[in-house]
Amino acid sequence: MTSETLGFFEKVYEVAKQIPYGRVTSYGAIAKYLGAARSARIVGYAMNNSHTKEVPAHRVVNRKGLLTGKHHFEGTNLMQQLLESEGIEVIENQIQNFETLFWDPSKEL
DNA sequence: CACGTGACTAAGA
DNA sequence: GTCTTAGCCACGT
Repeated sequence: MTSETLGFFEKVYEVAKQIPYGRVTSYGAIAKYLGAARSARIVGYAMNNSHTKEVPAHRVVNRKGLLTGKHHFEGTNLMQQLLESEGIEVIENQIQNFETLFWDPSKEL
């Protein structure tokens, strides 16, 4: 792929799009897969523009399985609703059974 | 070119 | 166990 012409953001989007249905991952996991484990913040930063792409940003949460970015979605509970519609149990902005639903691109991809 | 920003993470108190 | 601090780095201005 012409990934070298793509910025870091584009790479993040490519990975995020590959997140399986009903699964979730963390910013750090994506960053690690991209070879920039210390750029977890940049991944989150990229998701800030994810609204311009067809990226399932609701499947990307922080390392604790907390929906830290829900405020960036429309409304107040859209992110949680999207996750629940995929069979993911979310309580108080926190994903239940996070370890089980966790999808590590470095291992699965 | 330099500064500020942030949807993170790990470590310390 | 919860809160605070510091390090981190790509991107926009």
